[in-house]
Amino acid sequence: MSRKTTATAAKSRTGKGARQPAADAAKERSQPQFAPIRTKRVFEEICEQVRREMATGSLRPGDKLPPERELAAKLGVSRAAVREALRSLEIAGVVGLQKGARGGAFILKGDPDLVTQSIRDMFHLGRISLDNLTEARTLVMQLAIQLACERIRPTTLAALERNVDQLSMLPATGKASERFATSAEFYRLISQATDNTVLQMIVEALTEIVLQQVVQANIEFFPNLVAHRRRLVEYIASDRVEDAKREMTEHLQRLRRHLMRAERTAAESKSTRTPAEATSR
Amino acid sequence: MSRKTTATAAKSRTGKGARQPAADAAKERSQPQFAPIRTKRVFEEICEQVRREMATGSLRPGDKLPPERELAAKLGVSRAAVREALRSLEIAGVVGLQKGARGGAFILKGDPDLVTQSIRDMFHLGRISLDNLTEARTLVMQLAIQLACERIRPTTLAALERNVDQLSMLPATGKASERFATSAEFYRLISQATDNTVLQMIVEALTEIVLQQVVQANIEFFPNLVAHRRRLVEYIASDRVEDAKREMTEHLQRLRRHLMRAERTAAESKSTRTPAEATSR
DNA sequence: GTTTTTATAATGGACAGACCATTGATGCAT
DNA sequence: ATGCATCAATGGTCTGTCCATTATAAAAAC
Repeated sequence: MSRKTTATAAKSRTGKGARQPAADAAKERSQPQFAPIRTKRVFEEICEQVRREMATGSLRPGDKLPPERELAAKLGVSRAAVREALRSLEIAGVVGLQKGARGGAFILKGDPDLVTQSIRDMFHLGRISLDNLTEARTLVMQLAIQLACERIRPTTLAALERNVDQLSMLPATGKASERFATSAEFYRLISQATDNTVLQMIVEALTEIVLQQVVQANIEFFPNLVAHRRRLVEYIASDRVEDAKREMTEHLQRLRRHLMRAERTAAESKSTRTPAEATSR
Repeated sequence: MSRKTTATAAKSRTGKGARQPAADAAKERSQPQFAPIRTKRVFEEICEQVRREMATGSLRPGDKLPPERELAAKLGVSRAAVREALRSLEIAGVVGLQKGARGGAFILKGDPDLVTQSIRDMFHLGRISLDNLTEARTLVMQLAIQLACERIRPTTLAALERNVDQLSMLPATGKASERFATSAEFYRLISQATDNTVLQMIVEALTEIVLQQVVQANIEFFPNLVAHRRRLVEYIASDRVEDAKREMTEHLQRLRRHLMRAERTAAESKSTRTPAEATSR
């Protein structure tokens, strides 16, 4: 806890930086270090406590945290602070909140989408370049293909073939969103074949972000996309690792060039922008 | 906005599921779909608005959002709701909050640590196995080594050599945390040499989590670790890609076996555990 | 005139107390 | 048994208040 714990004495404990009686002053004097200017906020400390119990195994998926009110009382903080902490953990995919009687905060197993989300954010905010993103995707897919060749199972292989069939019948209607979904599924199946959840998540993240760009850039449909995918699946099926890697890499590099060109032209067209200080509409 | 916007009419707008006058009822009748049972919470809608403006480029790093009070008024919601939204965005690394006059919520460039954080959470919560984690690390490092061989610059190479020197003088004192830091730095330098931020983040994430496990498992110090690293750096310096990849892979696989063995013995010792319903201490 | 000090206002951080909506359980009536 | 009404637990939200921190402006000191 490290806080007062007296629960009723929840007054005047916000800043803790100045005007403190004896105990705290002594505690601060015992650390002549200068480093941590950063005053931790209440909700952060709560989050850390939960994460600690998670790492040591005291808290496991399915466990329930005490209700907000109770937790607030136990920690000697306001319910709002507890809520902000729970909000953080929820956003982090660590807990899920359920309303109603018998509701509460339950420990989850984490959320793979978060990896995608955070990488996407960094991409949108300019910390990650399209060039780096597509390159990384090309490289990671080489790994995925390699493992997939070794480990793919008949059912997944069949699903891949079905997926390509589905794609082959799609261009007639020509919906971009459907192509998106089908392609995403294709890569997801390959990543599943690797039998490695970490690789799956990485592939998923990179694929989704790049594909989103493909849709936005309105890239013309590759006429030989179906043929490419068929070859790829065939190579995987017959365990021709090097052929499969080459097929995949060539395709992704071609897509990469397309995207980079699209980005260049897009940058040229809208060279100006509204100045912002956004009040959100 | 999609909400009332009248700002003063912030009453009775919590549930929105029942007891709505005319306009909303008509809007709902126009969508005979059944899907979205999930009633979105206020703060989620606020987050989405911000993210939308981010993706379209209306909000860019450095821009400032309106102060909490103003934002609450504009959106016709309470300040607490706005705070929860900002909290979410802050946790997501999208905004940073600054106190004081001229403070506020500023758009950031995202936080690479989030990738590490989310993967770590999933690992701790059992969604990712140590086996998958170490395998992925082995594979990804192959990519990193490959790119590093091609792209490393003299300064980074020198830093790598210095890092190994530092490591060679460390075992005398024998602090585990220092070994951790030095090793983490070693891998960070290699990943930096790839000149690919995405790969950097992935390597950083996997390395940190695995290294943390190494510390906890109290693995005995590899007596030939320094020799291994020297060889590796030498291979990178002389662009012997295959040798470097082999050197790296062999080391990581050996470490992997050690960790897996440690995990097995740890599981055997503590087969029981406290039943939880954790009240956090 | 310049520097230092002191107020002031803006803004995030935290708290208290309240009300509503949802949900599961419990008991009553059919 | 089945269905319905009631109730209590719990998250979601609102309102209002106060505190701590910070930059800027005003005032005082030099």
